[in-house]
Amino acid sequence: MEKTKEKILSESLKLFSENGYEAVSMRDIAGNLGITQGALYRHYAGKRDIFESILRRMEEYDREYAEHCHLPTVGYADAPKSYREISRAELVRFTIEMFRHWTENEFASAFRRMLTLEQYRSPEMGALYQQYFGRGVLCYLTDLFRENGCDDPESAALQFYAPFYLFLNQYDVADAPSEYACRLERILS
Amino acid sequence: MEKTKEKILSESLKLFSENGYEAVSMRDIAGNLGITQGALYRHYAGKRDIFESILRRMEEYDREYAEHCHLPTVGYADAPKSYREISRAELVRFTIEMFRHWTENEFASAFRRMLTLEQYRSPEMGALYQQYFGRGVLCYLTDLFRENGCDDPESAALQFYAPFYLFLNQYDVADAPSEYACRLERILS
DNA sequence: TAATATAGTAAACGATCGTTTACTTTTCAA
DNA sequence: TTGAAAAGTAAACGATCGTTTACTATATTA
Repeated sequence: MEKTKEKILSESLKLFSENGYEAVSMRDIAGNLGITQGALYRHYAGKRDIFESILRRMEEYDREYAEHCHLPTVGYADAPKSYREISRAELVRFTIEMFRHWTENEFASAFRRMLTLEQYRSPEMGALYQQYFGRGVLCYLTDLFRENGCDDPESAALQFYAPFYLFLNQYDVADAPSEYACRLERILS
Repeated sequence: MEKTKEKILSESLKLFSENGYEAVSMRDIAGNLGITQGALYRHYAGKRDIFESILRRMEEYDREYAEHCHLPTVGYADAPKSYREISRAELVRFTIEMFRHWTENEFASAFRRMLTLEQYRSPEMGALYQQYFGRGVLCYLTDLFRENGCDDPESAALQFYAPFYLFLNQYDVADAPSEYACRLERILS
């Protein structure tokens, strides 16, 4: 069963995203999967290996997703340099698509919450969180607005991204989460 | 030395805000204070008691701070019902003051980061995080904008608060954190 | 100053941690 | 059909966890 390795990854991510890495034990992971702890080591070298596999998996997903959509990849670092070609409407459409991705996609959503809980534990995790959800996005948008001849690109990027960032958190506790993408689109347009 | 009890509280909060509650051991706390673990139990019943004392302390701080400023208290729950009397300029001034509080005040800033790391672990912590930094603030501002005759009070509250919320996180990793209060004021005005 | 709380130390408790070992079951190609 | 690789179990390893105990040092006060 090659399925088990995948189940371990997604179940671990689920637990990490709720309680944080340190608060989750190998017994928790194994127990939730209905197997014993020893079985975990047939698929991963240890707890740390599971965690790092999650990071690598998200990186893959992000790269594949970006290639498929012809859009900037993780943290918007490899964004196309042709900023001018993106209209406001296109930017909004792309942004809504990213919002749906980080909220509706189970893996991406759990990964985002996990990174939120790990961001202060080490410089590496802090940098990764900022790349995905902080400065990385802000810097990309600032460049984009600057290239489009905006007077105050920094403020424009902030005004554009801040609602996105707040809604990511609000989505997790929302009564009607499905409405948030529409509300965001209305605000950005 | 009554000082020790206070040192335990602030050192614990510092560690909790960096690593999360579960990842911090009593040995860590004692070690960073230069005392042994047993000494901690002369001041607190246990690890849980330290954590809950931090929550109570923040509640006290918040209530005192609100009384002193004649402003709404924790989560803006006990806000004065006379929304109309607050002008935009006053609202901005108050908001900047709150921003400085949650970033520059050492206890409040660490508490905010701690709550960020604990928000998904239990419904109680989730509710507390939302009260301080999520729906609690958004609901208060929505009511305020509605009473002021705003067409779309929900969007207005979102547009107003979202930069605040994003800057709280950006402040922690900023090269020049002192500029953020001014940048926020410029954006809100 | 002597009596007495108070604050701190050192060591140990049982429980749980991540991990390893020895062994059994299952899968699947030769 | 058979035999080896892969996947799983049960139990134990040493380390660390929160907490307790027995004892010592330090203030405070009558």
